Amino acid sequence: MLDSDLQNSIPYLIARAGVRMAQSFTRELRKFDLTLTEWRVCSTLHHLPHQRLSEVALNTSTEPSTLSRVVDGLMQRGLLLRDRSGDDARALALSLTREGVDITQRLIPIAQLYERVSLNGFTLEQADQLRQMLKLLYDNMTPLDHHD
Amino acid sequence: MLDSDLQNSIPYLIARAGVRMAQSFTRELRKFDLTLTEWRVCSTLHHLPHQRLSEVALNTSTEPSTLSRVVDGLMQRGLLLRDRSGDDARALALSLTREGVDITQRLIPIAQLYERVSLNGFTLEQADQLRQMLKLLYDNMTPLDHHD
DNA sequence: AAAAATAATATGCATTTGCAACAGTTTGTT
DNA sequence: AACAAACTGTTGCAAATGCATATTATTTTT
Repeated sequence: MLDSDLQNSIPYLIARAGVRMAQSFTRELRKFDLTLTEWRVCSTLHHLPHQRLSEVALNTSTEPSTLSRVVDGLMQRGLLLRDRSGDDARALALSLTREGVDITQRLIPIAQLYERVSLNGFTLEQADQLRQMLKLLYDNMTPLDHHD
Repeated sequence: MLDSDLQNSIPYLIARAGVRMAQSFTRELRKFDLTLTEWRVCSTLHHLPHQRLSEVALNTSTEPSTLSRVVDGLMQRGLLLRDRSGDDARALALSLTREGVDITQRLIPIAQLYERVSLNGFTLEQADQLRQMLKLLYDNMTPLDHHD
């Protein structure tokens, strides 16, 4: 009884879906010589440029230390610009280069394909409900996100 | 437009929710000196003993090579039994030891807490819908799960 | 204005992971 | 029976990650 709950539990089902999605898309990204984390970074910077490292860390659920190295790699490959921010000389201002924008835009249709395939059999309402639920769920986890 | 889609896309939202959940629960597991992967292994074997390695791999979305080592570690810690299956001398028959069952059962209430917290604000129907959606979504990804 | 406290990012190190290549076992074919 | 093909799990190796700690820059305190 407790048993079957585990296999039906939300954490389990989310992890399972997330891992499978991540693994599949990671293979896609190999053709572009990109890591999933690198793709997330490009994706969020395409959405909103001039973020600082800590902001990107939050938006991509990645450790700052990991991110520091990922940013370094992307910069050396010419996909990213790393300037110091004007308002706070400690902070970075990260943006995509022209080339970074290009590769991101070439990947967007593929990401959309994955979205469509994953939502096969969903009505538009259901897809929207799922989005809302995932956002609520994410917010619900905030108090448990103890960095102590 | 394409932009905002990315931040609202299912792969993004699932990954985000999954990563946050995983990170939080991983911290919980540290008190038990367990990895998230190790917990998944214990969890599925608690649910259904005598699985072979490849079955556990499927049920936990873990690479067989990774799993081989994880199983090895759990075995050396006395949480797992690794016998050869009778019918097929290649296959393993994995099960939890008494101690493995114990630690799993001590973790179940914590997993349930995470479940409850993550579903805060959901009706029972919504929670069930979410479960169904996550299962469908997982199945939808099967064709994209190309191991070539 | 110097010293202490805080903040943002970087780095050292150990662990985890995935891919590729491998060894042993079974199945199917001739 | 013997060989080939497919399957099951393991190991070598390199890349990615997280935690703890260091480094550099800024703010606050005295």
